Amino acid sequence: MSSSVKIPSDTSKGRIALVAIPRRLDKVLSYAIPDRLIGRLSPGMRLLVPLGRSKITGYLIGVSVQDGSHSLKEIIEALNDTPIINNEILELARWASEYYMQPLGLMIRAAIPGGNNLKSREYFKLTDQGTKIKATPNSMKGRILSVLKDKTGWVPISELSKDIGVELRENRLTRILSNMKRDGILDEDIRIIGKRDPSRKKRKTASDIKHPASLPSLYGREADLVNEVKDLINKGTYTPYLLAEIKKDTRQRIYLHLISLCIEKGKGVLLLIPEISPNLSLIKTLEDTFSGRVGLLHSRISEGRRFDILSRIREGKIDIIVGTRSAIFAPIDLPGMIIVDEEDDPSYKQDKGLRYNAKGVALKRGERLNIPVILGSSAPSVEDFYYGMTGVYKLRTLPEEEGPRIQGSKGSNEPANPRTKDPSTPQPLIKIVDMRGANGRTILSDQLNSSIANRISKGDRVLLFVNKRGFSNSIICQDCGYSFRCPDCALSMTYYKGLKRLSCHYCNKSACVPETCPDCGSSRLTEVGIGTERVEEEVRKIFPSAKVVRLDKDTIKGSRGQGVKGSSHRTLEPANPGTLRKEGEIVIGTDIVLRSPGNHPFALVGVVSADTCLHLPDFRLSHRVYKLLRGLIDLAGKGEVIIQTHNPSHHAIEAVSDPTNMGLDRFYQKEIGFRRELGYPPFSSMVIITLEGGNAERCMDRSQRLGKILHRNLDKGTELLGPARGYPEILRGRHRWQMIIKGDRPVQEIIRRSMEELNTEASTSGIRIDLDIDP
DNA sequence: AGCACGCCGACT
DNA sequence: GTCGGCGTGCTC
Repeated sequence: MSSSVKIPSDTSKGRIALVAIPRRLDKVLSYAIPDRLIGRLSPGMRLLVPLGRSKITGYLIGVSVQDGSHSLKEIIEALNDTPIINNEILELARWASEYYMQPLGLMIRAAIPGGNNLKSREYFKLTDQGTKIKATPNSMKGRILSVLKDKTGWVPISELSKDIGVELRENRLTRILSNMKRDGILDEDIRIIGKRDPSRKKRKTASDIKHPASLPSLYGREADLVNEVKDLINKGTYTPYLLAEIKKDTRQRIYLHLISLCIEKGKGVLLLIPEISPNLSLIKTLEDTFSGRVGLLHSRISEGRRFDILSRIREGKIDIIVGTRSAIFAPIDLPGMIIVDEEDDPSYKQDKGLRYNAKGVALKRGERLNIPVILGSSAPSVEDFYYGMTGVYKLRTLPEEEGPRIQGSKGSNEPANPRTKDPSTPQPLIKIVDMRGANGRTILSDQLNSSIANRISKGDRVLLFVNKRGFSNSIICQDCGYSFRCPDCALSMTYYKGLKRLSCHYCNKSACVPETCPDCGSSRLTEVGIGTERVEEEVRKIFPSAKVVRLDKDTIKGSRGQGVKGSSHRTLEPANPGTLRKEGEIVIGTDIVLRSPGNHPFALVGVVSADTCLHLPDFRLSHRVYKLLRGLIDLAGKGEVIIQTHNPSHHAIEAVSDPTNMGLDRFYQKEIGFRRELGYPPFSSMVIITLEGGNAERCMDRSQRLGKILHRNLDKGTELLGPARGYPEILRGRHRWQMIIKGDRPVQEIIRRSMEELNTEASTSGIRIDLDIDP
């Protein structure tokens, strides 16, 4: 059915459509434009095009005159009569695709929330000739014939395969079907399934809108900062700002004012946040303040809803977009400013799926649109802090003392008053406990133990932080050292004592715990490492009457769901403040504690383990530990913090106990020094190349070849590390090899060339090459 | 990522 | 011969 048309050489201009396909395909494909669509296509439209045997949605990126004597397939239809994305977004996606070296079609698909819902399904029926044919009854062909003879009309392939009793995607079935079609025995029809235009639900209209809440008051230098940015918004100047050392409440107050300024000027705003659930109150405030104009975009918003938001953006009804990563591509008209809150959060750069950095895209978009880009964080990324210090970004800080601890009541329009400043800035007492001397089986040090006892006897709340869920990191055999590893991932499996199971946190595979060592038969199996379950067990043993709550991914119902509606996150507020006070409570949690809304201060925060992964190969780990500890210290309010560690001299841990602003300057000075020494970002631009494949030798061979080619092609000022085994070495049954390029300038072009060279030298089929630019 | 095509070994 | 598995390369 695929209509191959030969375009005559005298065809008038613009008869070929350049279409980006949402597949791992580096090329842009050309399609013939049928007469009925000539003059009706513009870039950014979704097109239904044939690809191989199926039909899929592609994105028109341009029109060209005939390029060769290629025989092209024809566009089947245009899926909308207007472009689904505008030129600005198309160009931005194109930039991102090139910079991050990701396929353009996938980038565009990521940029368009929803609207990728078209799939095709094959239907078959016998031709007249086919009804007469005879075949050996038991052969595949015979079975297909007899099934189809009993049916009338088109039969979907799913039904066909079920009646025959073969797997839907089995090779031989499709093979024989296409042979039969070629021989004229069968007719095939490929139909589109999936809804085209999701029905539009009725939305709030202007009359439903509540009276907007007024803006919160600004304090001290906050107002100066707002005025400064206001000028830039008015003038329309690309200026990256780094708002560092500014607490969340204060940042949000500033954002609200800036957003309001944009709206007054008839400009829109993009506000990126790393995750929805910890920001529910911000979203609520925005909706109350700018009712009806706020659109929320994130991965769990339903297709229909997204489609709706997009059309309301297009109609100009929504001009404030709050969203996660992919919201950076939201097609608002005339944005006046982009805000990336918690700019150091790794989720802007998540490592699965399409690799692009939303913060990088935000800066690029701001540059193109000539608008300020605000990066906000309480403890910014080391790179951005350095850029701030060196003037690449405008660094603005509002150290805590200047902000009020208690936010002014909503709607109070009192002017900024320096006297509202709270004299008693919280200064928790921080103690570092060196665990190196302790018995390996010690979970809670004496100091932590006695502090817990002290606090709960007073009815206070205690938080014990553990960075691993489960009971223990792994189980090993004391006699032969055998450790239980995931069969697919070359990593130890986490032990769950309650469930009596082992689970791989990388691929979710789980297994029973054997009684004896499968290697030597010994029954002396022992747990290694500390997880939340184990701490819980220990705490219940030592404090049998205390109320103990465990809070990690395993205890949160529907932990995968982070939707705004019906979010199942437990908050950390005491269920019943009046009565609970007496008893005290011990909360044992992972970093989920920091991401849950509604935290109330704990009298004691005990960090049971925070540094157990400091040896992992990630140059940003120190920052992560530092940030984590800061967050935990904040949870202690004026209380007490006890940090147990095996690395007491690590700069992240040393710094955090510094009374002046948790050693922020000290940490960054030191960390920037390390980065400079080792040539890590911001002193280089970095690319991580990972080769992954089921075949170990092949994977090693190809990565070594690529390493050699890169080595040859890279010039002075760049450095190639590796290839070396990845971490983990094997993931989901695929062997992994890795190399890192550190360079003083972008190396995308060299990588592209080198990969082409590799392809001419040896086949890379069965190997996935994953490029991570600016990881 | 699909999916077809080609090669090969086994079955009958 | 026909079936089925696997590796390789292409998709306008």
